[in-house]
Amino acid sequence: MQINALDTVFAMVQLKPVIGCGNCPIRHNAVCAECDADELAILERAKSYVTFSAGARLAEAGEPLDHLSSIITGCATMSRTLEDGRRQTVGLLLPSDFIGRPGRANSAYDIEAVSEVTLCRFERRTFEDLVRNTPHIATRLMTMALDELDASRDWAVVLGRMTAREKVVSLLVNLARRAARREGKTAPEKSFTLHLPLSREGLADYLGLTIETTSRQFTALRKDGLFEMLSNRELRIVDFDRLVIEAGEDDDGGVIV
Amino acid sequence: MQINALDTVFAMVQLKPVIGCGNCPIRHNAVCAECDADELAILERAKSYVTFSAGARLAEAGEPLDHLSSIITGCATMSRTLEDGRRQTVGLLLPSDFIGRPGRANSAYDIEAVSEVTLCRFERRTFEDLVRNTPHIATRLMTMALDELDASRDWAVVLGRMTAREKVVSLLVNLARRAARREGKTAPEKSFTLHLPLSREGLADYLGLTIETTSRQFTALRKDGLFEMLSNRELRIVDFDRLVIEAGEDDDGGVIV
DNA sequence: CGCTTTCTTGACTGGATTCAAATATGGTGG
DNA sequence: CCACCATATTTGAATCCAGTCAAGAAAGCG
Repeated sequence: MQINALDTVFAMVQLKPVIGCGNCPIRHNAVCAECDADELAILERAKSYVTFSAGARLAEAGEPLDHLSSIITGCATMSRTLEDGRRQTVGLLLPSDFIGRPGRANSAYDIEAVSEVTLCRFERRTFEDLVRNTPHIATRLMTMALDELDASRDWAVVLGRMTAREKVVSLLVNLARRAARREGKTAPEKSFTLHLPLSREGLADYLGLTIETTSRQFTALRKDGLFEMLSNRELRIVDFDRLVIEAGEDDDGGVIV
Repeated sequence: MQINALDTVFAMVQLKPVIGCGNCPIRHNAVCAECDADELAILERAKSYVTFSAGARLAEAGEPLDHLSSIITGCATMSRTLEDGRRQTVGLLLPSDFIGRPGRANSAYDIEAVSEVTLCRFERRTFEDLVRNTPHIATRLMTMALDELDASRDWAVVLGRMTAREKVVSLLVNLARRAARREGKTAPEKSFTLHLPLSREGLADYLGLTIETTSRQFTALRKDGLFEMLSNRELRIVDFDRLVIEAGEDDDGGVIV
């Protein structure tokens, strides 16, 4: 599977920009969030939409990446695979997340669509000009980069010091918080349904665990009453507070202070 | 030790700005790297110097951090400690590295001086104004944040997927590359002396390992002829290329593409 | 409905941790 | 300058958590 992914079809469907930035679902969270009407008009002219099917490679580590994009819908992973096949996912990309780095021509990681993904994208040069000439894009990009940096460091604590059980719970807590935020809530409810965007293998690659260990932890957590499994990808969290406690992080609730 | 660190004296020695920005050792690498003479003049008026002795806490996770700083000399760690004492270091701060985040009043991590540290610092408000009004600072800060983000994600691969041996070697390779860059070289020589800024405990906290495992790996690597130990903190690397191979990362040489 | 893929479970192994003790190091005062 | 002490580091032995290998169960898809 890991090997065969190389043969993945680079399925791609070009789309005309059918929605205006004003109606864009990620309007208030993406790199354009701080833009005013005039700035949006400029983006409107420069942007294009593209859709990749699940499994497609959006970028490959070390290879040129000549568009910078925001995810509008769908989910992708950012990962690196070592020569012997060990893979570590370093980011889960969801709507409003940004792909690529201004000022760098090559991708540092593999980026793969794990579901159908639609991007709002700009040619590298065009976007770099936008960053230079549009202060609201530059500041927003900076904020997003710093947020990602904090998230990445927080995840390092999970990878470096947590047990398999704590790792799984930490990921569930993170996914729940991101889902809640996408729905405009401050925090998840006490009880709710959580959709897992990744397979067990995808989760394992994110957690620095094997599939088997990840699966065993799911079973254990279910037996311990932390959630019910409606399906392999759908959990019913019983008591979110208990989950947070199990995560073991001396966490402030994920709220940015 | 971990507990007693709480009693650490917040030793601090105020210094007048004795060096001009033009002569500053981190002039071309720090957040001010892109500034022109006029901009430096503004920084010159706003900056102040402060020195902390080894062991001092420069910041505490969750607590206010009301200065933003650049490290001029010395070394500090950025870490988080879980309630039960497990600690993970998420960053090693060396000369020209930046401490703090514009737009956030509280530190996300503990920051501790591991040697005597001298900072060039600005009051939060002052610096935030500088970022807003000085494009060269904003762009440099962005570049630094993105570099740190890549470094943090690269480290996640090490924490999540590497063996104890590979972790130790990866850290040595990183330290060697940073040292070489500080000396203006592109890459380390084949053979050279490497100073370890951290104790075995400090290294272990960075690697997500115990002191014992870290120590055992040092012994094994020494026996395997990868380096000689001139002292506990001083290694003589025999063949850097071999070290890079042992690190196992499909690494491009750490050069930013 | 049958096939493939994904997920779960079991048994065993092994690398890193834990607990414990010995040794080395570095700083300090005599 | 050296002896001494506290601290840091190394080493040893036993344990345990997660990995590996293998097989069975469930889910998804044509």
